[in-house]
Amino acid sequence: MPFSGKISPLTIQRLSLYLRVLKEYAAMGKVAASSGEIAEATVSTAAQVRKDLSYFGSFGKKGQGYNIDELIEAIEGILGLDRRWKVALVGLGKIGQSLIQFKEFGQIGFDFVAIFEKDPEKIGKSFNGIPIYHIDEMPRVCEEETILIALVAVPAESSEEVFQRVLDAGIRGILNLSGRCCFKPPPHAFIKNVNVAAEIESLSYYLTHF
Amino acid sequence: MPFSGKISPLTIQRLSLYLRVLKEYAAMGKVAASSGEIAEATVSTAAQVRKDLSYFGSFGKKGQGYNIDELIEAIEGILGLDRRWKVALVGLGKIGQSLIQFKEFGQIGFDFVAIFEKDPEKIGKSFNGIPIYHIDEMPRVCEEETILIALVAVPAESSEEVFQRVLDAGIRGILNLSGRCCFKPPPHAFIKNVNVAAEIESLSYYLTHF
DNA sequence: TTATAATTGAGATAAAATTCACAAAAGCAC
DNA sequence: GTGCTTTTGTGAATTTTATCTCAATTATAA
Ligand SMILES: NC(=O)c1ccc[n+]([C@@H]2O[C@H](COP(=O)([O-])OP(=O)(O)OC[C@H]3O[C@@H](n4cnc5c(N)ncnc54)[C@H](O)[C@@H]3O)[C@@H](O)[C@H]2O)c1
Ligand SMILES: NC(=O)c1ccc[n+]([C@@H]2O[C@H](COP(=O)([O-])OP(=O)(O)OC[C@H]3O[C@@H](n4cnc5c(N)ncnc54)[C@H](O)[C@@H]3O)[C@@H](O)[C@H]2O)c1
Repeated sequence: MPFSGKISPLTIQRLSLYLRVLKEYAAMGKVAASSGEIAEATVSTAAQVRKDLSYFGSFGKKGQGYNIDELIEAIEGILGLDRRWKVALVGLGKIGQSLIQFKEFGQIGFDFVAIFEKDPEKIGKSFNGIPIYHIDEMPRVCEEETILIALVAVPAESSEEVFQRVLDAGIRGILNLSGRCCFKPPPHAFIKNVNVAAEIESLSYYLTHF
Repeated sequence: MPFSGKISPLTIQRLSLYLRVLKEYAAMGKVAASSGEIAEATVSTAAQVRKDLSYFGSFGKKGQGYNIDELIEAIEGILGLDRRWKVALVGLGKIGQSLIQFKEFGQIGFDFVAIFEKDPEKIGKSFNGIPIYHIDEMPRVCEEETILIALVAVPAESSEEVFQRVLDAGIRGILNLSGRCCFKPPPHAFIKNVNVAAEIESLSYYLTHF
């Protein structure tokens, strides 16, 4: 990958959005798009789109904009989406079940290959064709399957312990849906928190004051 | 509310986190906490915590930190959580069902009072005691019930149309789980996007490059 | 071939967010 | 009461992020 230096996480998030609209454009048969169009579609600005892309290279043609297929390929390369990733789910509760059935993960290159639980009722069975293991088996299974990413959807009370076990199993990327957003990963690992409760509290703030 | 001027959305998000740890502290019987403790627990810094709070007033005592009960009350006031909010769900699919059953919304002051669907199989019944209406009834029901916040969990294809209908029904705060993050609300309305697909793509980036 | 229009890429500038640094409390011990 | 320790609140400095501007490039049409 021909780039160096620290890139803002905000840039990375926006690249995901750009990629989404570019794929829609491609599906519509569109061949080129300008930074202005991409910005319009992602509630951003043309300058922001160009700046974000410029950290990684020059992908456009002056006067013409960006070739959509080329830019999709470039962004997929940047984001590491030019491959498939094996993913584990930890905690097959209500939210875990809906995540497993969520089609888009597969479409963007992420495959669930293992579910980890502590409930003896669930262990040994499978859900949507994916085997359910005891959480104690995580180190073995993750190594055998080379799983590097886990979605954690256990109750907040268990999450601290589960994060530690997940890291001990060799997982380096955690998508945390447990509601507990206060875990600091070691330097070689990464965590992304998704917290609908906090989001709805923000809405409350804006409705109260504006 | 004794404050004015524009507050960063990042500050608002962090206030939610501070509130969470403060409530935990309160449940543990703790009486006071310093900015350093709160920072430690929320993966922030002491200066950041103090700065965030200082936009809204002085809630601490020099040398002593913050009284936990007082600070909880202050933050709840700031975020508009010193009341209950009625909330609608639009789209009772897999993710919608798990959101309805998600206990924490009730604990922090948000009550689901209506579900809107377009599937005739579901309409007229109820889920978890909450009535399911046809989406055409949204304007009437939202007015009668004074619902101002909606969680949108319909498929991405329908989301554009649904956003418009939700706004037309008088909703002013949208928590969008549809995966389509490109909707620009009118000035009097607010949207918060939650997108697990984009989050997992960020993880891919970090695992690829670090 | 030459003007015309569109749009990129990037340096300069501006704005926003975070961190620093320290005087001003506030409690505590003696 | 005096001195010591802790920790806030905040202006200033710094760092980060976003926006602005415009020369350079490309296609197109006259
Ligand atoms: N349901 C939602 O819509 C929703 C939304 C946002 C966040 N969340 C959060 O997601 C988490 C799970 O929510 P849910 O509604 O799916 O709860 P749930 O109780 O339905 O499911 C939790 C699952 O985790 C398993 N589990 C518990 N401890 C475990 C451990 N140590 N190791 C492995 N598995 C373990 C349980 O056996 C259970 O199957 C909660 O923290 C909740 O705050 C849920
Ligand atoms: N399942 C997940 O874990 C998950 C995670 C993240 C995001 N999402 C997103 O959430 C959305 C819903 O996902 P899901 O898995 O629940 O899908 P789903 O198909 O199970 O449910 C969608 C529901 O929305 C209803 N619906 C469709 N159009 C409607 C309309 N115009 N008005 C009212 N209701 C309508 C359908 O009848 C259905 O009940 C998708 O866009 C998906 O990308 C899902």
